Order: sequence, then C-alpha cells, then structure tokens
Amino acid sequence: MSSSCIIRHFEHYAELDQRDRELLDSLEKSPREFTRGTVIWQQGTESEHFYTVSSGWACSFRTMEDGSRQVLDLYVPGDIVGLREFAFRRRVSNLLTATNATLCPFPKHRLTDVFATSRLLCNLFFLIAARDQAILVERLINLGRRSAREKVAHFLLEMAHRLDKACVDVDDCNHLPLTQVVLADALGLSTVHVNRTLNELKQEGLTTLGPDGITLLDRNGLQDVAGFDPEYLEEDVTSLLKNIGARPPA
Amino acid sequence: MSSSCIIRHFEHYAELDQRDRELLDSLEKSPREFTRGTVIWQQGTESEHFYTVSSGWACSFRTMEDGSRQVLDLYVPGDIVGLREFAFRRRVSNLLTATNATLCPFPKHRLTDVFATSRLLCNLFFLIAARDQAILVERLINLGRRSAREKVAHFLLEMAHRLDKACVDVDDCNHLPLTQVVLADALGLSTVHVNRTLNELKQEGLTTLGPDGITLLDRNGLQDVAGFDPEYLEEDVTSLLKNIGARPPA
DNA sequence: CGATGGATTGACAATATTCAAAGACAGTGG
DNA sequence: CCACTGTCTTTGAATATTGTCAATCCATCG
Repeated sequence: MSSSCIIRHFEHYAELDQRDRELLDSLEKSPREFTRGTVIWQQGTESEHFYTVSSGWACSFRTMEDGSRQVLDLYVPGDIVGLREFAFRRRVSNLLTATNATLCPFPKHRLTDVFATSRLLCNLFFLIAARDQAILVERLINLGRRSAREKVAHFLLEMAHRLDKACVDVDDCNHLPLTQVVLADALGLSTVHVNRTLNELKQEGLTTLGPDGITLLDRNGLQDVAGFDPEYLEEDVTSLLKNIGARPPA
Repeated sequence: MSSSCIIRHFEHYAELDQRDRELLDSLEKSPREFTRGTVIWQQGTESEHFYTVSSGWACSFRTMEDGSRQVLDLYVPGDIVGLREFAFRRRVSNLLTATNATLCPFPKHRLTDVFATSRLLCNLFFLIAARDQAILVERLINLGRRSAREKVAHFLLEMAHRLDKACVDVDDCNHLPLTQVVLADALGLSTVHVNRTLNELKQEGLTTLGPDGITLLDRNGLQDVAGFDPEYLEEDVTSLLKNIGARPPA
C-alpha cells in the first residue's frame, strides 16, 4: 500500500489515524506528470483544484499588461499549491512547471469536508496557510528593502532551506534548477542585473552556475551576504499538536 | 445587546446562528483603546492573541538590522490582524497603531476550539486567511514590477477599496490617514521619492495632501495610472456558503 | 515659544534598467 | 553527423529611476 502525496505531506507534521488517511486518499486523484514549462492553470480561469507537488518544481506568477512577469512563489516537492485560491472563484495567478514534475490534483471545494471531518487536518491546513503567508511576507521584505545582492542570496537560501525540509527524493539540496529569468522575475530585477549579481557571487566562491541551474557552495557566506534568518520557515507544529491533543509523527 | 467586533465582522459574510455568536463572544475580551503610535506587539515576542480592528488603523511591519522598516500591511476597521502568526510561536512582525484605534484581543490558541465547534466559522477563517494572502500577493507585485508612480496610486486605491467595504463608521473612504513615511516603508521607496511622486499626482488633480493624510480626488484617474483591478479584494463568499449549506447575511 | 515630527526642496550619487549584440548549449530534424 | 533552432547566458555602453544627504519649512502641541 503506497501512500499518496498528500498523506506523505501531512505525516511529516503529525501522526494520522486511519480515518484521516482514508479521507485524504479519497480526495486525491492519481498523480499527473508534466514536462518542464507546462502551464497548469492560468489566471482568470475557474479555480477547481489545488495540487500537491510530488516531484520537481513549480512556479506561480502573474503577468502584467506590458508583458512582464512577477513570480510569486516557487514550489518544491511536498508543497501544496493553490490554497491561496480558496477564497476566489477565479485564479489570481498562473502556475507553470519549472522542471519536469509530477503533481496531484485535489478538488478545492472538498476542503470543507476535510475541515468538517478531521480536526487535526483542519488545523494543519490552517498552519500551512499561515506558513505560506510567512513566506510571502519574507519575499515582500526581500523586494522592498534589500539590494540586488541581498535579494539573490536570500532567495537562494530560502529555496535551499525549503529543499532541506522536503528532502524526500531530493539528492542535492544545494542545487536549484532555476534559470536566471525566473530568478529575475521573482526578485523584481532585470535578467541582466541578476546575471551580473550572480557572477559576482560566483567570483566570491559562494555559488556555481551550471547549465542546469545554480549550486550553493557556501551557505554561511551567503547567509552573511543576505542577513538570512530561517526562523520564518520553522513552523511551531508542536504547540499546535499539543493544543488539539494530537501526536507528533513517529 | 451590542454585538462584539468579531461578530460584526463575521456577520458581514454570513448569517450566524446563536451558537456561533456565543462562541465568538466568549473569546473576545473587551475592546482596548490605543493612541496613535502605540506598539501592540513586537517581533520575537510570544504570540498569544490576534486582534480585530474596531476603529482606526493599524500597521504591521518588520524592522531590518540597518534600522529601515518594511510595512507589510495596513489594517482598517473590520480587519483581523495576526492570523499569520498562527503557525509560529513567536511573532514575525511588529504591530503599531497608525491612528488612534480600538482593537479587540482574541486568544490565538482558542482558534482550534472555533474550528472544532463551528463549521461555518472555520471556513470563514480560512477564507479570510486566503484573502490576506491575495493582498500580500498584490503587494508583492506592486513592489516587484511597478514604478514608483504606479506603486503609490495602486496602494492608495487598495486602501480606499478596503475602506469602502469596512464602511461601518468610516465617514470618508477617500481619506487615508497615512504619513508619507508609512507609505514609503510600505512601498519600498524613500520618503523623498514618495513625496515627489505624491506631489506629481497632486499636480494632476488626482489627490490632495493635507496635514492629516491623503485624499483621493479622482479614483478613475488613479486607476488608469496604477492599472488597478480590485478583483483580488472580492472574495467569493457565495460559493463557499452554498458549499457548506450556510446562509448569506440578511 | 521652543520643540517635535512630518513635508518639501535641491544637488548629487548609486543602483538598476534598457538596448543591442554575441556566445554557449542542448535538442531537433534532415 | 551536422546544421539549425531556440533558449538561456553573458557583456558593454548609455540611460533612467530612485536613493542619499542636508537644509528648510510648516504645523501642532505642550
């Protein structure tokens, strides 16, 4: 009996009982594979499902009238994509695979069933939504109050940390399969400037640039550059579980 | 029988039954008044309560090592502040009153009781969290991909629209009690540049600057400047209510 | 009436963008 | 196997946008 993406995801936070597992399992359609660069959904279309990322990377973004893009977030294995759309009928952003990836669709409107049936899952979903907000907040700060150098270093570190946690099936958490275009659109910079900044960091021995993405060589060095503090990625699941009388994962 | 802040807030979305009202009422301590510039909480401290804004404005922000600030969001009457902190033991941002204001504290850990007891409230909280995310996303886009002119116009319009909805007890939704410093820290600009931009908009007859804040004179004009689309502020409560069998407000 | 916090102004500097062109690389199809 | 294509990266030069610094103004408040 192989467990579905979403079950694996939640077991990372807490021990699930049989009912929780069945509930989650009943909602998840079979995983779907996508090649790099596939548009999963587009802004303005009906928002029916969200997805869990089983492998690969995805990227949510918004396109502006003048054709420029703002990348809102990147998603790594284990992430849930699209909870944001819960409050809206139509999608507020686009979703694209940034590498080959396999995702599992999950019908949005049935989230209410989950809330009604499992206290634990309900709380965990809320926790995840709050964590998503914390990530957005940090990205906001990145865009608003940091230099290009800091932006790049900070963003790279965030993604590496998130990979650390995802760890399942990820071989090298220091390797990020990102193009400079994506990076630029995430950080509100031009590609050209990202390139120069990245080469600067490379000169200093902090990163490496390969054809298949960026590799972090010296996290401590980058941390100094960025003023990075991973606290915003460390949810306090323990208190929550204690509060609702649930048990931590085995 | 006067209803509490939070009850008023939720009645805006749906018709509450007696139990929902009692539940909410039991959790809300009496409203507290604060003068402008009062620090309600600080980043790093234990996060015990969130607040509903009954009157006045509040402002959440993060301070950087070099002393600069990034304003994350502003809150107007009817808003809930601090849901973001649900996933964390310690606060990830500061909260400050931007005008004289009265807020109602609400113990964070009892949110789980609400989830367990009322299906309707549980879903509405989730809806609000998703809306908060949509606002952050839009601010992200503002910071990343718009010029100073667009940033200012867009932000002003957002706040005005949010006031429109809050409407209760707000006399003039075109008047925003904001200093240029706050605006600058929200938009990732320098005060000087905000000032110049604001005066530019004033020259064009779009806004007015008073000692007590900024007034919007021509929303359509500003909308053109900003490329503003209010869709991200319009949650789809109807589908949600239908889905869980609840009734819209009277 | 002086003190304080915000608003305003000008001159200058830094940071990042734009434009344009070329290089590197992988995948495709002949 | 090679030329061709498209995507991503790299580089330089010119330009634009926004920031910094420093001084002044202005209103309010005790």
